[in-house]
Amino acid sequence: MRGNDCGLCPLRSHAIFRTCDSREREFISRIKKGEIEVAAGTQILTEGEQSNHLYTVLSGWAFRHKGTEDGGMQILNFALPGDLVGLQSAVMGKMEHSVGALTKLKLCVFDRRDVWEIYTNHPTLAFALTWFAAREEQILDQNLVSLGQYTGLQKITHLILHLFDRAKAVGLADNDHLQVPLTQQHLGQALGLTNVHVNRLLRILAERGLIEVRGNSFRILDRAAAERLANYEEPAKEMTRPIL
Amino acid sequence: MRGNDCGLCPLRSHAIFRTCDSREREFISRIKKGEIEVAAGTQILTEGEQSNHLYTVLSGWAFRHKGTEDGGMQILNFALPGDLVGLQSAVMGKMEHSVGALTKLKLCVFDRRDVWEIYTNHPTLAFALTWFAAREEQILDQNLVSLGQYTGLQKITHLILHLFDRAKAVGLADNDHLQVPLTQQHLGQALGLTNVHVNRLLRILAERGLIEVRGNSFRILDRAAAERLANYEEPAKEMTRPIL
DNA sequence: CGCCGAATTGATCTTCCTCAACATTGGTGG
DNA sequence: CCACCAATGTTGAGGAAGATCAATTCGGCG
Repeated sequence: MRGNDCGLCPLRSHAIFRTCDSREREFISRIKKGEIEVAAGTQILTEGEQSNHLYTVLSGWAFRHKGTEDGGMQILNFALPGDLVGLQSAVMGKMEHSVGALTKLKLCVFDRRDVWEIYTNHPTLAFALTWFAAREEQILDQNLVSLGQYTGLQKITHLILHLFDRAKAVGLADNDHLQVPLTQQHLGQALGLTNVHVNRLLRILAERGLIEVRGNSFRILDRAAAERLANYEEPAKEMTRPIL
Repeated sequence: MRGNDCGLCPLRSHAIFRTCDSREREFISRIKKGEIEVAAGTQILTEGEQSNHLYTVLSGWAFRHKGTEDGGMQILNFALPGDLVGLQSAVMGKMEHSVGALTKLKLCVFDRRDVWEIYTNHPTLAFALTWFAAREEQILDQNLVSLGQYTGLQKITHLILHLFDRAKAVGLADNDHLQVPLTQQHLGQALGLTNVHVNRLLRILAERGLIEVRGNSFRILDRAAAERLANYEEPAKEMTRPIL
């Protein structure tokens, strides 16, 4: 486990993340409980439980999900480096969803009981917490449009472009290629489609020369056509975003 | 337009809303820009625009939605008395969704530029803003599960129970009956179903003696069976919730 | 080599959509 | 008060997207 000096945090070197002054960095370092590393497949947070921790993803991919009675599950969203998970339970008391590790994960650990001090002493960070929640809401809104209004082909294309852009923003994708730790089953669980159908749709996307998925990698073959198909627009480059 | 003394706000007399101390109430009264009333059908906030206002719904029903290329729209969520709309744009800068009035609406108006002062001087209220965002996220999560995993019958049942419970929490529903300003088309747009299909599903629900929808009113005929069908659980009674 | 999870393919079935007609309702102006 | 109109709701027939069930096949990996 490394030291707690957030000034050394490799994430903060990314231009996309907002720099914060020494007072804030010192405060974060103080309330940071350490770093942990968990294996792929680990359940970090569990629906129904009350977690005392929240985490910033330092490296790796995680996913938020909810189970259904019949053993199925819906993937709600993904978490990439820089994203914060567990805020909902810190604010509302109980987890209404689970968070799992898609890959080996490095996490920065915070304690729920320190959240209040953020609000009393660090308005900029408090605002950042609201920002995180609002951003999650935006993504969920878009997902809802996708699940409610799009065809299967559009849903898959939309999800892939979305993940691609988020990954690229934190330096995980090059121009048209991305390593993603997702199975076709995962795509299906995120989109409300069966793995069988996902497989057939991916074939169509490849045949049409839009996107190629092989094993654990996406390749965007014709970005413009894909965007048109999925009614997707590349998000404006964020100025900077907060990080905890 | 009434005066700005939030101590007189009829909403705050509901037991469900958290009381706040005089300092906070005075502050809210100060940043409150007044009350407005808009007719049913009015678009309060519009996708793509940058709004300078956020609103607390004092009375009436509103809905958040996003349009699609082909003229369709997805309803993302509804807003009832006590709910806050426009927070996303206050935090992120631009509206990524629209908000419309389902009924005549009374709104309490706030200015986006006063939000920062909430964070610097009123940690309790700042926390409340994060709470609002986190609660919206919870609802969206549940909606995603519904759209992704449930059958049409389950989706409709789930939505009706959800709306019923939210309305009841603010005193708008009696034991099994609720006046709702929704057309079958609205239900379809919230669930990603056509109005034709919604109509048929509602018929089935009535035939099975679960829920009866006539004109603008829902009647829950067999709550237990409906909950079982939709995999829905009545939310624990909230202690109190914030209000702005 | 052999095993296991994931991917792939085919055949069939269900849910929901589309298109189209018609009925009902509530509101508005004569 | 009635006649008309537009919006909403209702019903039918046929089609398409996606689910289900069931085999294979592929790709690492011990």
